[in-house]
Amino acid sequence: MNNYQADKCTHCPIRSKIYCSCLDKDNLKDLSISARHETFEKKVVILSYGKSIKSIYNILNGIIKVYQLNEEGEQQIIGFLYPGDFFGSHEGGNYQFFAETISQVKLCKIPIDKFKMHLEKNPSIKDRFYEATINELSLAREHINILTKNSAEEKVLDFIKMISSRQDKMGQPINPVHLIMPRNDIANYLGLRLETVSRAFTKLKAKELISLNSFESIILN
Amino acid sequence: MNNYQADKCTHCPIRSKIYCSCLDKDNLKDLSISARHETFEKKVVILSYGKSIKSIYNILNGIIKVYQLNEEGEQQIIGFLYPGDFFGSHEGGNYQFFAETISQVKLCKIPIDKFKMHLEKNPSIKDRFYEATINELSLAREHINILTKNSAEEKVLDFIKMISSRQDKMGQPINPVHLIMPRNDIANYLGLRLETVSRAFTKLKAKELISLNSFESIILN
DNA sequence: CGCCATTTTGAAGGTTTTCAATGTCAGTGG
DNA sequence: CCACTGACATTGAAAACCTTCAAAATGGCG
Repeated sequence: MNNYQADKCTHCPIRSKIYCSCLDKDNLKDLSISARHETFEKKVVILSYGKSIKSIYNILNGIIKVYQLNEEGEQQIIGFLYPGDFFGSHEGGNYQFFAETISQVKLCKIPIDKFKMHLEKNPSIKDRFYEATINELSLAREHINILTKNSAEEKVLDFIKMISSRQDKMGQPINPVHLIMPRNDIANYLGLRLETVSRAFTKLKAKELISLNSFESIILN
Repeated sequence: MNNYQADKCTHCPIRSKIYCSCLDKDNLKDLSISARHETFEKKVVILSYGKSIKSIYNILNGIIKVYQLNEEGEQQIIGFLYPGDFFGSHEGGNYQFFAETISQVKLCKIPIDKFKMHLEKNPSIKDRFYEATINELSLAREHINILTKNSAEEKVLDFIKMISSRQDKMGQPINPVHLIMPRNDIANYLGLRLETVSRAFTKLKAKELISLNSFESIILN
């Protein structure tokens, strides 16, 4: 667990597909020296809209919510990040959203200077970030699809399926689905009230479409 | 109105900011020869999800809706395109959505080969497309913000404001707001029924937040 | 003028929200 | 060790809102 070992990136369990996996041996060693592992408690705001970008991040474990503020200053959650997810960059020098821990979170923090240096040496990294943005766009559209579903039950079920298929993409089992975030955050993401989400869970359980054990929900059918 | 005149791109009234404006005089002349102006009637599907990308398009006039199909095969509108908007490309060789005319539409159609040729000669075009994707992402998030508003009235008002501020960005007056698309399309975009949208318009008019003259709606206050 | 597509309006029914109360669980201190 | 506390989740009941189905009104176009 030594954060400063010179080859921690080589043995990294998550190894960002859009960045670190683009680097060769030497650059990876170089990154190992400047990348820092940091641990945050739950409910900590890691980065804020408008602040200048100083670092980019990979999630080692724990979960994070990403949100923006609407005109009324209310929080609108636009996504949840899980281990293996990358965040922090989007051109322009300033963060475009807020990121806040939901659970305790361990991050790999990469200084922006080092990142830019690698970008210059290896322009293909830029292409990977372009692809990552396109992927974010398709996630946003999936979100839009869920938001236009007409019943709360459908929205909640789709939400569980979305998290499940994400676990799948990350090479983890489809079941049980680890939701972790509080009902209120799910409600916010789905454009509903927390009571409605709670009732939807109860109905889905009654219909045996899901079964619940505390903070894991298993999709049946 | 000669579509084949060799300098039509030089005098183009919209001149795509993300593409054509990146080209120098010679390349613009070159583009003039291969770019074609085409007119489509209303309710014509111009491009479909999954089909291979053969051209990219700029809208000269008229409006277009962009949609995807959800799991049930229903149409979900994810945006409306106005004159000056660009569409058609997003890496991967295949279109990622459907585009259908709402009104009669005049397009500038650029063959993908010509586009790729310019891309090779002028790599900065790629950066502009990256920026355009980031812009699309922020539009999608604006859409999400509207969808999570809790009343139909708010959604409709926000929708009108969105179109208005887009007119502003395109250098046109904020009022009157040109909606053009049918209630049903607005309803689809907002996750509502067309009757609900119609009632919301009536209420907003009663509250004097807007005033209506057929297909133009003027925002007051 | 009359047709067709679209929009508006009405009324009933269903869903979500709101407000309030109760239930659950983990952590803390007596 | 157990009661207490605070955070979160569930449930209930009434009110508000949206949807559904149906009918009437509007507007463009032949």
